[in-house]
Amino acid sequence: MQRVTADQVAERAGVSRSAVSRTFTKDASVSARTAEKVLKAARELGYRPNAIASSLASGSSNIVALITISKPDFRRPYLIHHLNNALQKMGLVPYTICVDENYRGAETLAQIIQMPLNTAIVSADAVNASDIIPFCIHSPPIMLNSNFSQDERVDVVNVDDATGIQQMTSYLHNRNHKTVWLVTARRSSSAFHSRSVGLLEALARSDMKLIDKEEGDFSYESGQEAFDKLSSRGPLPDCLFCANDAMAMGAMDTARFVHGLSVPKDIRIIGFDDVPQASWPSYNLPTIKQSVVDTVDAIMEIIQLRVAKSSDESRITRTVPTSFIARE
Amino acid sequence: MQRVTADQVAERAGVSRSAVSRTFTKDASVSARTAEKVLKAARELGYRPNAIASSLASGSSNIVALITISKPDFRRPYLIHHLNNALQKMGLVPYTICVDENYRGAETLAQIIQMPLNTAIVSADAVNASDIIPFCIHSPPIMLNSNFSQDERVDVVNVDDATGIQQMTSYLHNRNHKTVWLVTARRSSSAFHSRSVGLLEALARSDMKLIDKEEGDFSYESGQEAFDKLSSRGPLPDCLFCANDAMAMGAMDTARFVHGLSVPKDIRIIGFDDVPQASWPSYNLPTIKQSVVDTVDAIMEIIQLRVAKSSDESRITRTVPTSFIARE
DNA sequence: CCATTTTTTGCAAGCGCGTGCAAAATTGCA
DNA sequence: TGCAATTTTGCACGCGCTTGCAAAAAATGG
Repeated sequence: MQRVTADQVAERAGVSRSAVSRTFTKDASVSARTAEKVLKAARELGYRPNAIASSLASGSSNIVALITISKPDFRRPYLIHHLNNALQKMGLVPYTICVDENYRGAETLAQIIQMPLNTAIVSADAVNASDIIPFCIHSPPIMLNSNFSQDERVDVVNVDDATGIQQMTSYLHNRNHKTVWLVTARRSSSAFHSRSVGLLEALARSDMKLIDKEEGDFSYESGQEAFDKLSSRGPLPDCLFCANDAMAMGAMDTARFVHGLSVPKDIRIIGFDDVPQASWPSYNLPTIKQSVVDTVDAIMEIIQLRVAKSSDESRITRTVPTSFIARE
Repeated sequence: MQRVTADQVAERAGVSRSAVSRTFTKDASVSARTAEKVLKAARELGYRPNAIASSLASGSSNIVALITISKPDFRRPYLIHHLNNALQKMGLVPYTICVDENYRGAETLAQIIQMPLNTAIVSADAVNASDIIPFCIHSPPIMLNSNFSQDERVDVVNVDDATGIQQMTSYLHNRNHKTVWLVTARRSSSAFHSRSVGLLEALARSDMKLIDKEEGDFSYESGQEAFDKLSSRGPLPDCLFCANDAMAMGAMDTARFVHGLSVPKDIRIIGFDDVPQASWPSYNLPTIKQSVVDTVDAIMEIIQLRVAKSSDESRITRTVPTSFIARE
């Protein structure tokens, strides 16, 4: 434990404890001379302000909850990781909370979130804004990919899935592809709407036709199963679109190794996300890229806006782009 | 913010604030009748103890830092994730801290760790025990895979790499493999010793010979590069051992798609970790499995021991096993 | 039924720090 | 040099909770 307190530093520096507190507080009024004395004493004693006490005293909090779903590879890989780093760099304390299928609303979360939060970043469809809002004492929660109608009291970062999907269908159209299979996200997820429904709309605009579809759960295995089921029900289409890369890779492996098909000759399989593996030559998976970096940037921008201006501003929204990567 | 405090609950329940505190503290002395009154009032008011204040008052902390390296796929995938869940289930608050190449010792970490920790779980070779110990107020830090000589004041969870490697070399030996390439971990990492050096010892015990080696950094790309370099320098050996799966997959892809080789016919490539992708048919990668679950179990066991007994007990050590998975 | 033991309760003093306020020190300007 | 304006400083209270201690209540037993 860091047992050295501000009092000890104050004594050693020959100043009051307030002075110590002030030298460690941004834009507080301390003379350069005092600050120097304090800093010196602090260095000699190895003092570091105790964030817990500070938080309690000031009524603020630098803790940011990252609320995500349990299966890390089901959502965007590395999102949490990059967020973690970015928040830390801002002096905020990221605190990752995973909710799983057992998530039963506010109660569960309240059990886990035992501390006042600066804000929260929510990347879990199942979580309602109202479950989180009470804990965020500085800024409203930031909800990711919540294309559903949402509480007005939250900030939102959305992904413009539609553009990437449009690019993809144009590409397929130009290649003279006519028929499509689809492996969707879970019906309850926001990705179901933005990706699967988005695809249907895009198809409607071209002369391509959806032949059949299956619901997946974003896992590699569900991609495998989906391909099996789809191919047991009818002839091969020109292409298969999966709502994320993991399922696309599962489908591709099953197409190749179980059904002996050649990809993309016999069927073109397309994913969504552009995870690192998508570019590996074993898969060389065409996909719709959504940049984790863009998302993190958007989030950090919102946080900085909330820090700068008073938080009475109304909802802040950001949309990050997508683009189709053909991988010829 | 959760503005309802213990005082308000106390007033409503017609008891003292101590009573409220005690009903929310494990094995504190409260009568059932009082507890009930308090619980009722708390429910009605939506009260939840403020962990920050509690922590400050009790001088304890339920925060556990997970200190890991920056590149999430370089270390064991999902370790952090599983730890997160396990700790949360115990009522502890996991706090992930990534240190990267810029890590410059204690100062950096001290900047990040701004709060007293219950304990820390360190999965980053670069971090010294002495950088962490001062922050852990309840239990000593738990160092993972630190096969180096270590500070005696920490607990340790090691992986028994040697056994898996021994199994693998036996297998290769039985297959009549004689010659080996090696892609090591970074020389500075603990895995360099346990895996690469371990392999050398195992080879020495059989009649196999190390032909050539390259140093990698655990990334897929470094596996690709390593294979290129190795194959530019001499004839193909019977097999290639990589210090983790990611590099093995990189090597395999380059072997197949750049050098037109057939794996495992022309060369057998073996990894380490058993990540999910290793079992995907595109790779079907023989590997030495180390179970993340085993590691998490070992860690949680140590934590529980430290909670139960007084922490004056000397170093606790656990070793988790490995095993070779041939994937015929 | 009372004396004794055990359990429960409330009091009050902190935990380490932030911050409003008024006093002290410094500065500016005539 | 003298006085007002400004900055710096220290005091002291409080953030929401835990906990040792002593008093009150309940339980025990003869």
